[in-house]
Amino acid sequence: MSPAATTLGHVDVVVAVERGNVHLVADGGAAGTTSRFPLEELPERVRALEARRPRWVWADTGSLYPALLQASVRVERCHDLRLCHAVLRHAALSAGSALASAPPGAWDTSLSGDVDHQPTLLDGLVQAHTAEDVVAEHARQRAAVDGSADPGRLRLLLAAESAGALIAAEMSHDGLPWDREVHDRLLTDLLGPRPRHGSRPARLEALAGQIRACLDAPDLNPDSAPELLRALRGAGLDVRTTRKWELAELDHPVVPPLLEYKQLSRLFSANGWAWMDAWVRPAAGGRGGRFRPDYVPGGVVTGRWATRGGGALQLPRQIRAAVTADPGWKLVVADAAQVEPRVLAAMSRDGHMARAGRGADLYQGLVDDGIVDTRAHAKVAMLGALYGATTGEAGRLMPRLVRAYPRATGVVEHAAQVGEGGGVVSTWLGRTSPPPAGSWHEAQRRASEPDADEADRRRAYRQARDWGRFTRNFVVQGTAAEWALCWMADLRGRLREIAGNDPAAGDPGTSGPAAPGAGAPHLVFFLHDEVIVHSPAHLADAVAAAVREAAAGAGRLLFGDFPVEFPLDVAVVDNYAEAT
DNA sequence: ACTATTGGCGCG
DNA sequence: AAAGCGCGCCAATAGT
Repeated sequence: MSPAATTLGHVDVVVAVERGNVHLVADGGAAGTTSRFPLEELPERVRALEARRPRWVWADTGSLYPALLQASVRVERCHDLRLCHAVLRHAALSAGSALASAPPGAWDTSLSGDVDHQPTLLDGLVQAHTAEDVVAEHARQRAAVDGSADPGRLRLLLAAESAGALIAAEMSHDGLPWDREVHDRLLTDLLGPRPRHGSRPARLEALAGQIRACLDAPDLNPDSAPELLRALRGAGLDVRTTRKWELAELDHPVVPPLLEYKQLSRLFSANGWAWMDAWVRPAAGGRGGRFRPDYVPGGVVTGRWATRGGGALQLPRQIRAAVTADPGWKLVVADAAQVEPRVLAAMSRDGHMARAGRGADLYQGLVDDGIVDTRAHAKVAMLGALYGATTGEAGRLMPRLVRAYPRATGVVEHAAQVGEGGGVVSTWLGRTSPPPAGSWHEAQRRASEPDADEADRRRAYRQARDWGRFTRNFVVQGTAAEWALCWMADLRGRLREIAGNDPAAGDPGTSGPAAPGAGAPHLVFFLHDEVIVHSPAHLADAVAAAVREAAAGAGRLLFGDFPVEFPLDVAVVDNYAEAT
């Protein structure tokens, strides 16, 4: 490896694209140097400088990094100004900053990504930011963090957010290994052969026929909720909706074919052949398919990722067998158990609840501690506490949870109260919830007027409670998202090390694995509390160990030596379906 | 003919 | 069971 003398240490290199030229400003421009060159040279320049391990500061990872990846250039670290601006703009910790009080500007517009075009260097031009803009925004962000109430937390949050942006772009680039033949076989087994364009598969057509016969409705389109509801009621069934759990209650011959129709019709329309054609492409090397969704880091208010196109966060279990490792490769599938209750225990410093989570199963821990009698009750009660359930089983079990874990339940209870009052709450690292809309305040104001009627008061009360449940969940879901980002970022670093130490993985050099397909393990999927790494078979065990170490590392990074554990289910498999 | 909303359901 | 959080996507329907 390179000796310290040849690294830039913690130097920032600012990248700005202006009218077809790239401006590089090292170290914020103060003592640093500026260089300017044509856009086409960017990949080679980055590759050369990356050997010195700088932190790349740029406007938007999603519009710049894909072009670097196309040129087989990867970077270790970055600072994504657009994502970080969004965090700092709303964070309570940086509320006093110039950044937070400035009027909305170009850094506040969320870029609408183009779903299906190959990234080019021209994408960098989409950002209407001059080099001066970029340098100035970087300075504003540094000032906001340095002057904040807790610079350490914000720095960690921004670093995690930025690392996530790199990972998202890399995962889209590398793709999730997808076997079209397996997918087609699954579909054909369940639905019959692929139908001609526009018609129903044989199995769905047969079920539709049965449904029509059972309901004596020869022209019924079972895809139409209003028609179906009318037909059901016409057959003497007292149903309010056509939802499957309501239908499942009925004792009528139409129920089995109807439920099967709904499930298969969903599979056909959401993840059928059309989906495969739209979203599964051949791998770069030519062998095997790749599913390339568009991940949107920070796309959810709580800090979770969203996706755009392909429905990557909703891959049904039915077709997960199509996620298949390449020959000679394995999938390392890791699932973190009960992350939300665990982060709640840690952020509230609730030692009792953390102790209940000492084993692999926190819910069983609640049973063993005598809080509730069954694991099912433990899960219902815990989710009820995180989501704000008031009725039913969860509501009945709540007092026991409150008695056993006053600190943990106190944190979510407090978050709910703040939300009901129209306030904002923050995650462990400082991401702050959005304030309620103007219409929310209007409803509250209306209800407090002397001439407000019962409907006004009920509406205001309901909206207040709704917002309280949102803020209650925000602190937990958002902190869990932070843990997951740190987990992935830590894992990414470990994977780069594993690749660097493996002769068979080629020479990744200091700029990391240029083409992971060539032999380096790489992240291919992320789903809130679950990751998949595609790894050469001989490295899979090392990867599995790295995934566990990364989980523990993320726990320490966020919560120091507070004794909270983040156990994982890890499986080394040939296809995703084998993992669960 | 177009876009926006709704009902429903997949995932965590 | 479907109450209680966060999403994206589809077909059908309502609105223009």
